[in-house]
Amino acid sequence: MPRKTRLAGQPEEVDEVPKQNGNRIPERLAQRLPVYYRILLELSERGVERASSTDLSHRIGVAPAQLRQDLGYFDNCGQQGYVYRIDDLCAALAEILGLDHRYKLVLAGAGHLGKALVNYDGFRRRGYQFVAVFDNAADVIGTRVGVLEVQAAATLSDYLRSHRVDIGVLALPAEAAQKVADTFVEQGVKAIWNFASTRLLVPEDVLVEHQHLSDSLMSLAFRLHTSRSAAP
Amino acid sequence: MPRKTRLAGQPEEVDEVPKQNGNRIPERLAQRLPVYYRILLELSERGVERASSTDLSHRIGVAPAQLRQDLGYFDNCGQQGYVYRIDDLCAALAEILGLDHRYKLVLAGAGHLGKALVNYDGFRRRGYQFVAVFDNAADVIGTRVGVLEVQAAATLSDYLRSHRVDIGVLALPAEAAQKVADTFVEQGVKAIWNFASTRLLVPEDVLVEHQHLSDSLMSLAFRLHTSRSAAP
DNA sequence: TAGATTGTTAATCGATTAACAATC
DNA sequence: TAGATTGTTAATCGATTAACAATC
Repeated sequence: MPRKTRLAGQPEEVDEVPKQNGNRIPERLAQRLPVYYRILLELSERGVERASSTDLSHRIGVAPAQLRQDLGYFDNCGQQGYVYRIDDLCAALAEILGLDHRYKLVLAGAGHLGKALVNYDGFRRRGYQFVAVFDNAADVIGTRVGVLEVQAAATLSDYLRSHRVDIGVLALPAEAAQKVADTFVEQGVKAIWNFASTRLLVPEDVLVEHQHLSDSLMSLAFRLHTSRSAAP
Repeated sequence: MPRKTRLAGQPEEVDEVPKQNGNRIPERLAQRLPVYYRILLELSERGVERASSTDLSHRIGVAPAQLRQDLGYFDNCGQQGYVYRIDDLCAALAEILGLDHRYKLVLAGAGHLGKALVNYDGFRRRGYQFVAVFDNAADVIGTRVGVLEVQAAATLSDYLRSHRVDIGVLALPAEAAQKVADTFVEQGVKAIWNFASTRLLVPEDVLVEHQHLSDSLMSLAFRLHTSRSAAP
């Protein structure tokens, strides 16, 4: 293969460049992928068939070079010389994101936020299904959240032993979060979506996605505060 | 002004190094500050008086060098040679984050999520107060969310003209988000907390904090998916 | 083919980490 | 003082952007 520029020195042969998806996906890219998918799906539904990286990048809000670089991590995303085909990209991203899978979620904490999560239709449509809800307040246990009956927190461990669960969702006070997280981890749940305002200590093969609403709001207020002190 | 790096033996006097907070705060630091504050406040309440950067960094989950670097952006955070004093740090961070201010929030979208946000006590305790709620569904207008009565979305603009509002909160379907955001912007609101799954186009002096729950969950599921395909 | 677009390498930019002088 | 710790500069690392060869 003619590959490579290979200036002065390094006479060595680069015998293979497999490119396959063993390449590490940057953290930031993992966050952009859902956005890519959302916008591409929208275009597809509107019947758009093709779009250039420049066009797409405007709609998505990233630089054209970044879009091309990002898609370069995966196979079946575009072909050199041709403009991108929307449906192909959608299919490739659905595959990459694992959207053909059904993920089973268990909610811990049946407060306002927890109820909002279970009742949000968008999740089920994308294959994320809440299969059980737990809480430790006596007056909440036995009530319904959507179609699910709230179960006693003390029985979470038993439940997990007899049901496959993909993602544990923590929507409860910070004080209780670590303990419940431990239960999820002990029973083999490998992903936790955490809305409690606290850091969780988990083994490194367990994934945690933090969604700290208070921190997010404080960060916004901070930026507002500094922009006001600076500008006017 | 004299500024400048001026290499080649720097015989010149550095007559002043104002250090003052004109330095640009990195985006990522703005996100870490609420975490710093939360943990420091907790330590303060537990009566801890002093802690080293190493100790703090373990509790917070950042590198010691990063903590020192971050605090170096601000005044009154520690003194060379001394260990950090928790109360001083708390006070400095409260000042930096603008926590002595009261922020007035208006919610657009009185669905499950919107209700959860208004009903969450933690916000009010930190000085973030919801002062009005709007929705456009006839059967929701006039109902109560906490102590607030839901008002007709059509009257949002009028409301904003006669009340100072710091932050607009969007908890409504993506299709409606841009229009409501435009209303906020037109009436001078400079910060938007956006839970709708859509990008918002706003003037560059308007701050937007996105909180895309679906994207967050998809990103987590994606990482779970890839870690499963890779490892076992 | 000529023009246009992607894929991919190299350059730039920004953020994190390491190192160490200044300080107590 | 000696030991320990911060503040701050320099080095490293990673992510974004630019450039251009490969391709249609």
